[in-house]
Amino acid sequence: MPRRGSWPAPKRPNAAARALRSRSSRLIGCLFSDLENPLYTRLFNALQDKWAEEGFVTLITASSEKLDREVRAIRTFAERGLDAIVIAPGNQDDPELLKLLEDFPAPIFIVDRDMETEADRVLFDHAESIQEAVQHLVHLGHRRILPVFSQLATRPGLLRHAAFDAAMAAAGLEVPEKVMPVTPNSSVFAEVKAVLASPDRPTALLVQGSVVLSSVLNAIANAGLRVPEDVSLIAVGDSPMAEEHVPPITALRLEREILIDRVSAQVLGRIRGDRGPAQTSHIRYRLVDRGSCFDLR
Amino acid sequence: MPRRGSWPAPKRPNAAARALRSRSSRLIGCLFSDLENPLYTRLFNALQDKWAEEGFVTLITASSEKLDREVRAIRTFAERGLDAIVIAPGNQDDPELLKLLEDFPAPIFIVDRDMETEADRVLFDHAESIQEAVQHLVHLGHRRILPVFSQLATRPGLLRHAAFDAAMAAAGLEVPEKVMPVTPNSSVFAEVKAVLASPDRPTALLVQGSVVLSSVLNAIANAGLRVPEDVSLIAVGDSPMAEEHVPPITALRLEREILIDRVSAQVLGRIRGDRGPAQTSHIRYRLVDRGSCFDLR
DNA sequence: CTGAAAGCGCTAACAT
DNA sequence: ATGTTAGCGCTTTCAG
Repeated sequence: MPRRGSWPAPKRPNAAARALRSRSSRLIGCLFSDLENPLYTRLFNALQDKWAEEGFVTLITASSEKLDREVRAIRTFAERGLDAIVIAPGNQDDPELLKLLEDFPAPIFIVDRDMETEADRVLFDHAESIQEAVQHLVHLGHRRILPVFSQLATRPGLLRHAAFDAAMAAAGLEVPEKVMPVTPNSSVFAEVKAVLASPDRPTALLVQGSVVLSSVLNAIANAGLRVPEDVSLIAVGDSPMAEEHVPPITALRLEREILIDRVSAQVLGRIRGDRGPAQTSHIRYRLVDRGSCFDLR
Repeated sequence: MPRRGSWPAPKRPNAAARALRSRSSRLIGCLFSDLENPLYTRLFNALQDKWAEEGFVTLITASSEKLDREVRAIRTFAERGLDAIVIAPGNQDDPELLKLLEDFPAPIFIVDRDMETEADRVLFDHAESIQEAVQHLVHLGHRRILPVFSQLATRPGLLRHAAFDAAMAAAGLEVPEKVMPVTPNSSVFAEVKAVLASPDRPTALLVQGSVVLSSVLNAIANAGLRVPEDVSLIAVGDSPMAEEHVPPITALRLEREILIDRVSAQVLGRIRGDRGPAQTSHIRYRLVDRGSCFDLR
């Protein structure tokens, strides 16, 4: 009997039986290094919404960069028969992890990591965007620019440091000898405050991460300096923090909507049976000028 | 053939078949109003870890307080045959949601919401902790204290406002006529800055939420005032922001470890077959004095 | 095209 | 104790 009328379908098919017979759990997993990163949180929320419309439940595990958590998560995903996974792990080179992915029995989608495995992926244009940010500052007359980037050995940090050095060299400028030690336990506040106290202090900072940004803003205020008159600032990765600060902070903002659409569509396609070769695509950052960079000319 | 040796057990039982036969999905769901709240994020991470050891996979859905998302999430949880759910929804009185919970086919654990339904729950002692915070300030000589609390109609906001009014009355002090409009879209920065410009400005603020705290700190600095000399501050709910700020911010910190242990143990107990009546327990906040309250005496 | 039957891979109940 | 069998509720397949 086909159901008529539009009463809320009382039919609740049993998910386990369905999964067993159809060999599809209708589960999609995400493994992200960090749930505090607003980009990942937003990506997860958006994917969960989109995939819910298609009848999928989306899981998430945050590894806090810990290898063992990442390994366990992938194992669990495999054992549970997930239909696909989206990963941005904190360890992009670990052989055990790579082996697990090699053997993974469902499509894998990699978000902004350089990993030696056959899988679809999106890569963010860190090199181009950092270059643009440096050029922006150089054009405004800045010569002492300090990068405050993650030191993690994954794609974003590696590429940003390399791109920064290249852009500075191209502009004939010196890369500051001291690199900010941005790790989970370091006191960015103290480091930045110390740097700002020196006579040849940087006139501009490139700051990655909203938590770090908040420490940096705090350090600047604490040193009695002002944004942008005394210190110019570009946030690497946009956030509510950068947007809502007074004054608002110029930021490199990832084209998040494009990322979301691409990940959700491509993963669904793979689940539905796309068998083509692994796809790699790129997502850009846009420099959103909010006036936090001072014109020194 | 019993497996010998200690090769990593290649036996990967099929989760769907197991779930079908045993009538247990080994899935536990969380429904929280908000993933930006560090308390929920930590709770989720901790629960996921603990329950993973017992073979359960923990799902999370963040509703952003939206009723329709909460309804959909509960429906999904029911359809997927989750073994238990932990909820802290943004809507604690909605009849549709309550009906869904009434009919929910697995144990429910409620985190700090007043909901008319038979379920285990933990409640946080907002009343006592706000009273303690107000008394702390009053003892230091403060008379004009401004609360910056959430306006949401759920337990934490409701109780805090009531407790604040009661504590001020008990101290013979006036409750400020203007209440800070703390909603997702309000500009806490502008509101707080305006209040701080008035001649009879508050000498102390009680601030709930790490995002709001960051706006408030920004507003204070922007107004040319200092913590704690010009404005005293107590963070309602601890966070890395409060802890790591310079100066560090005195905070009401929830006894998180107790919360985590209690939720994880109680839920596991229910899944394992505990049939006793619904349990209600309470979790305290501790006032962590970090020196952000000035002694006016 | 519509309807009946087989069977996915486990675990729980039952028989030895 | 240990081994065997039935069947969880779907979807897919095969027959009519």
